[in-house]
Amino acid sequence: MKEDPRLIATRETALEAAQNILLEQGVLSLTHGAVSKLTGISRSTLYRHWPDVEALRDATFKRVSTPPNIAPQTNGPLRADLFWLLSILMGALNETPWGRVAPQVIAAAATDPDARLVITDFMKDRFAAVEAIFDAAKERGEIAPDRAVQHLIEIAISVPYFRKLVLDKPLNDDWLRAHVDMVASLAEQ
Amino acid sequence: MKEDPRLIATRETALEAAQNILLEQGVLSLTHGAVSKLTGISRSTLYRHWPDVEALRDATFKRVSTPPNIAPQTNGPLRADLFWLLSILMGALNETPWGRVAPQVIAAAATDPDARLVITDFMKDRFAAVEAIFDAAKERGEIAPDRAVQHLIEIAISVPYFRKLVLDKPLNDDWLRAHVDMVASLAEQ
DNA sequence: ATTGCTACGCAACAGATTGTTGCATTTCTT
DNA sequence: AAGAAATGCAACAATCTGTTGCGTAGCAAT
Repeated sequence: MKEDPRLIATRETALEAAQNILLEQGVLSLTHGAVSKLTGISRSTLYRHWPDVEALRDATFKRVSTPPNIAPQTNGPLRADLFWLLSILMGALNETPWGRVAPQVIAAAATDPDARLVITDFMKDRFAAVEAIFDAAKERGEIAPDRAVQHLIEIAISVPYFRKLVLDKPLNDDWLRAHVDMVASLAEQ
Repeated sequence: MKEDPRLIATRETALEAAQNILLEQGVLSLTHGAVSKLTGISRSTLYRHWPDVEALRDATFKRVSTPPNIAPQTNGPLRADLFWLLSILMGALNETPWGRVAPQVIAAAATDPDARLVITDFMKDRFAAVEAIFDAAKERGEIAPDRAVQHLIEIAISVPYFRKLVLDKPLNDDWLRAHVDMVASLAEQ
């Protein structure tokens, strides 16, 4: 009843290679053939694991995206919490493959529901983390309890991600501090 | 010395078809063969125009993106100008192919300098338009003349584009009004 | 350790696709 | 009307995707 260790081994090595291909050459080059060449795993085996390219792409997307499931720090003050969280998120974007793969998944999401789901899940997770921070700030009385925060959350998340993923501009601490300052000052109004 | 009308005709019909393919089936399906099937233009001719798939993709990207070169309305008040401009931009995103193609170009930009350039140009244009609006607001004395607006511009642009292109959420007038309100209130601080 | 099951690699295969080329035809320009 | 140039066609090699059958090797359970 246990899972055959060969299955696991093949899956792991294949997907890791797939991830690298995705990073270095883009979605268009992510094929069974390419993975086979890179790993030595035979094409037929790869096809048995993922019946077509779309399945292979989806599996790779999913593997790369796996949300760290951030448990945000909510001790306050608001600015500190936000800065901390966004630092983590942006750090992940800079230091893990996800930063370079995300645009590919976003593009795929236009025609591929599985890819869309990966993005949606990912973003939902981020939004929830920021929301938790705002909620905590409300509890502490830092911001008005009836302050509508949906839009603030959207700003907090969208701007840095857009800056990195679309504009391809750097995200250093100074910039991030200024950004957090904007969001917090809106919240405190 | 005049350009052969056949060249123009082929180029136009081909790229229009290419654009549709890009829209409906994604970058992966945008090939000389697909365009040929859709237009009746022979593959050899297409290859003479664009020597490989990358060239074809780039040409399609460029064609679809062509920035309308927005001349923003700067009569004031700030909120009205911003709302007007963003309405136009978001309308374009909803009603033209660009809204659905942009993610594909963004993804391609990761590995393709030409695609990167398309995005950069496009965004530069948008940033400039918003900047003009802020400058006019300064001249009218609506906001402090020494107010640093770079970050505000970034927020104004990033959030709606991110919402549409990445989150795939609707951009109606109510949402946009709330967004403009945020940005303007930051500017007025 | 033996038995049965299952994953793997190999090789061959069909079909589709990319990109190239030579030649005839058509259509522009001057 | 004549030369230049673009197109269409057809054939082509090379590659790629996806499938299949078969032999081998590794795993689990008794």
